[in-house]
Amino acid sequence: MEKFLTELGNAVAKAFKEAGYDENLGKVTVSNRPDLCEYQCNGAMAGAKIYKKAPIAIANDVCEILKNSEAFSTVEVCPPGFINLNVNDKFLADYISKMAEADKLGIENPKESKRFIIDYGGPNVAKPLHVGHLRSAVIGESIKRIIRYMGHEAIGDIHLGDWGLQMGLVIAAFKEANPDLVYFNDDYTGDYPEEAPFTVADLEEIYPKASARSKEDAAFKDEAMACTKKLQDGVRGYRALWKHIINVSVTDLKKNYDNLNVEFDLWKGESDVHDVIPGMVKYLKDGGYAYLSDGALVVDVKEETDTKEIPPCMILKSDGASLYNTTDLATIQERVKEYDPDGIIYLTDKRQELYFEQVFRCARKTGLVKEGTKLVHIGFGTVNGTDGKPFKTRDGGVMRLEYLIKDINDKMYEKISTGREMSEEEAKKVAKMVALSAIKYGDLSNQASKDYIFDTERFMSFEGDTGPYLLYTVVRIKSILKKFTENGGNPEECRITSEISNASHKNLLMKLSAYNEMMEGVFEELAPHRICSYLYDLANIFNSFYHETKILSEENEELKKNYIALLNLTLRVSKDCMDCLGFEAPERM
RNA sequence: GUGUUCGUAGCUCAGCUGGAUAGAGCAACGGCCUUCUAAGCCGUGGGUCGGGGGUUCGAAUCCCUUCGAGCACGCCA
Repeated sequence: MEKFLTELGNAVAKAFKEAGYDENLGKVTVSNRPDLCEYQCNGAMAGAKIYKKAPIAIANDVCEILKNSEAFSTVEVCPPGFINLNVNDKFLADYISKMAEADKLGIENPKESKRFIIDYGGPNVAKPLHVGHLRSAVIGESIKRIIRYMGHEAIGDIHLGDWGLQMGLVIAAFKEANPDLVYFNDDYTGDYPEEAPFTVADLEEIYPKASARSKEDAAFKDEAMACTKKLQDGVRGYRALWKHIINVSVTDLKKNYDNLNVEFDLWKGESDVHDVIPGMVKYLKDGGYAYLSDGALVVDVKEETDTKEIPPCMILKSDGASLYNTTDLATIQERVKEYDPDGIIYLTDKRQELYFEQVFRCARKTGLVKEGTKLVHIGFGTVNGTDGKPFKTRDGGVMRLEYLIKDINDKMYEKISTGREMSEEEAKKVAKMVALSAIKYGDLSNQASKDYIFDTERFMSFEGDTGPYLLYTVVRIKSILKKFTENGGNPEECRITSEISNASHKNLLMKLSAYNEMMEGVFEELAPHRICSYLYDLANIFNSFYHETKILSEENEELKKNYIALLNLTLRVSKDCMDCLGFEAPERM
């Protein structure tokens, strides 16, 4: 379905053309002066220079023709040359009516569906998730959903950190405490136990201790490195133990991501490309791309247009060991081979921007990806506490994501269960849904690239620009529709008519008419925060309408059905927005 | 040092790729519930868009400069 602004623009463009001007000047935008008009066109001012004519004269020429257009109820010229437009009620209502009937609320499927891999999450096994993992998960999940909603294919890959020294540290520490286990017996040839010899809780204790110790105890660090080497060389017992670590960890991670309504299609990790690294390195060498510099193998990625010095992309360390870059490049190669994606989107901390620029350039230059393949890095800012500094626990430690979520769930439960008639079970379920909206909306409503302040109290508030407020609005709509159904009506049979009863009614229609345009912009820019602001506007406009309009007690049956259809459409739009953000509204709250 | 992001109301943030009088929310103040969820709605006050220059009919937005903050800059991830 054509975008509403484009339809209006077409009418204006036609008038420009008929008046003898360039039709491209006829672009229409939503008015920034709602007190003067609903839509505006500024093309006359842009045209003044081209035609060496006063903008107001051009505007007047266009205006004369435009007055006959069925799209607008009034057309006015304002100095120095604004063309102020009010849309015709029927024209608007007809558009909304078509939108309600259209597939996917008027959003067209792309001519050709593209395939994207979204690399987000990025947790390390054996290490609990902390607040820093929140953004990657929440934003990545939203982007995945947006891409799918727009009719493309999105494959979410968690990209586990399951390979480096961290694994060696855990194994070394575990070995020291349990030296007699079969895993460490090199002569053992039988099967290894299926049950892991430790729990998540054990792992969570082992890792930080081992990590801290390695910084002081050189011998221990050497041992950890030896363990890493043995693991990477494929020593059976070490591999078996490592698999236990992965399994135990992944089970726990799944639970945590489930709580956030975040779901990955692939649970691949750095380890998955270990075996293909030598081949890739050889490819880079044979192609003449990689050379030795200070003992390390690097690929130059400088470009002439650079305003800054871009260091070469390092492929192997001077001791021949692989590093982050190596696994990422190998992962790109594998992804291309297995999925042939049109694009790969990475979500990490924005501090890795330069790093990804290097990797992307390297991948393009060396032909690891095809020419047109999009490689995008979405760098996000830091989650800060209310003091403006990186989020910490009271005692200054790293805040575990699990505790943070639990804390918000509990507080929300308390809020919901007081003064409301609801079973404990329902209250818990509702609290969880509302809490999730608070967390996700709090995060997503900020631009991804910016740091933001995680203010639990503010995010959980039912007032203002928050997730709970949006949920509340949707619940209101649901409640009315439910009553309508209970009284024998069927919302699905109600249709939008061309009657518009007041200004807030029209405002609501205008906001709804901008839906497909908004979503397309969100997809182009991969900017979920724009959905947030649209949704918030929509909720405000709806609430205004709601207060001005009696719906169920409306005596004119036809008008009432018109209202119900409008509510139903507002609900559908809100639901789809929320779904793209990754949360949903309960039936009541 | 080089590069990069940013600086908008007391606080937290928008500002759609240059338009008319810079917008929300919180906080403050004043109204609106026998009526579909008042967890709501309506209204008031609050700003030299860090400073200075420039381009333009027109700048928070583009360019330069300056001050201030964050971040990154070859063997970490």
